[in-house]
Amino acid sequence: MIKFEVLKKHSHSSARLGILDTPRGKIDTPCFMPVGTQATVKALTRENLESIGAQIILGNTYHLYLRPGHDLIQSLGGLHKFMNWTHPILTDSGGYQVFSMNKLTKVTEEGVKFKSHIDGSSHFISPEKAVEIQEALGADIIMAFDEPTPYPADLANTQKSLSLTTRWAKRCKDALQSKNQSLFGIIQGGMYPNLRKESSEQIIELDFPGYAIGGLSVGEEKHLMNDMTELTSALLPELKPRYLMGVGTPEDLLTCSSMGVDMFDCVMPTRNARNGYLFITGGKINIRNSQYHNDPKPIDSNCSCYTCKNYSRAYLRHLIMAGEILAMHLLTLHNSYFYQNWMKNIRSAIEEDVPFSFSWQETDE
RNA sequence: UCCGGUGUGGCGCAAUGGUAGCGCAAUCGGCUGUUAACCGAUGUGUUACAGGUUCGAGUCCUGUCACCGGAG
Repeated sequence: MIKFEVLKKHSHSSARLGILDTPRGKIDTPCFMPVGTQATVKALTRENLESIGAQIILGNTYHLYLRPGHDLIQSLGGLHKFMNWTHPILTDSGGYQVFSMNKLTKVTEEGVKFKSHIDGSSHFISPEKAVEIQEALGADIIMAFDEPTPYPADLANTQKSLSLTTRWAKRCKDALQSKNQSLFGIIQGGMYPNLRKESSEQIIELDFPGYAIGGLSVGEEKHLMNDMTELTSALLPELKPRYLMGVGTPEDLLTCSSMGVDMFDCVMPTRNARNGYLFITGGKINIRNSQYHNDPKPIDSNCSCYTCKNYSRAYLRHLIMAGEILAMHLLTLHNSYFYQNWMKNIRSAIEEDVPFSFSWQETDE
């Protein structure tokens, strides 16, 4: 099981500095967890992840169940051994895939029927099955099987999805047998403050070792996401970790850390890197743009990642334009480093109890 | 030199005589619990040149030039 300790509270915001202690290591919070859907953080090795300071990564139940299969991974010693990552892992339950691949799925009280995006074969995942798969994978933190509410959604549908998520959370908890895995509950409730409150009360009532805020960053306006996060975060138990699922930009991480969120994950640094979108101090650049074709500077002069210490924008642009596989690696390494460093700066400010003196906006250099 | 073939955006190619398009490249944009090295948008043309036939020619005819193949 995990232990969570709040070391320090920020007097300038609701942020807190914490340590999440898991069977496979400690995690400094607030933290960002790189996404490794298919038992790999795309384009990075274990050594890369360790070198940039990642203390925990994500895996995905849906993807690993379909390929290569949770049974296979279990027979090979579990997900950690399989992918040679000895530090903590959190697996998402597959609930998000029900939401994002809704054309292939059918939701009932019992669970979700879906067709594989790989070969079209039919499958069924229930809350019990999601727990069983995650137990086979062996992650340190596992997630309840939920139904993220789409945006926009009316009050009735949001209520329906919230209630189903609560019933499924209870079933997940009842199904859990493993003693060294911690199951987190997930709050839904869409963009309705009273439903967020209702969901929080129901999920907290079930008593999980950690709580996630789900169903955000699904296309809603930024102020809605912030309002829902702020409201929900404040309702969650003070001494349990709070995980905002799927968020976000560096700005989001700062804003939501200051609302008391402890854990984040997002595909943005990794996916965007592969597509040429690079995070730099205060903004971003698109390395594919022609203006960088002869630019001898590093991606970010303030960055001390391996890529920035060794390669120019001109070279990196050449690599990505030429479709070279090294581009994926070097650019992902930079963005992932940027995110880890960003969280480090957030933690330092809380530690020193000074206001957050840095910011990031999605603007070009 | 003769015979045959081909000349259409940067490149590779389409277009029963009826508004010249497609792929790639290029340029730009998007990406928030990864179906994503992905997706989308946008340029660029005296259709080799000069004539002719036709209501209308990338398309048919004549000539010139260029390139490719075969023969010598």
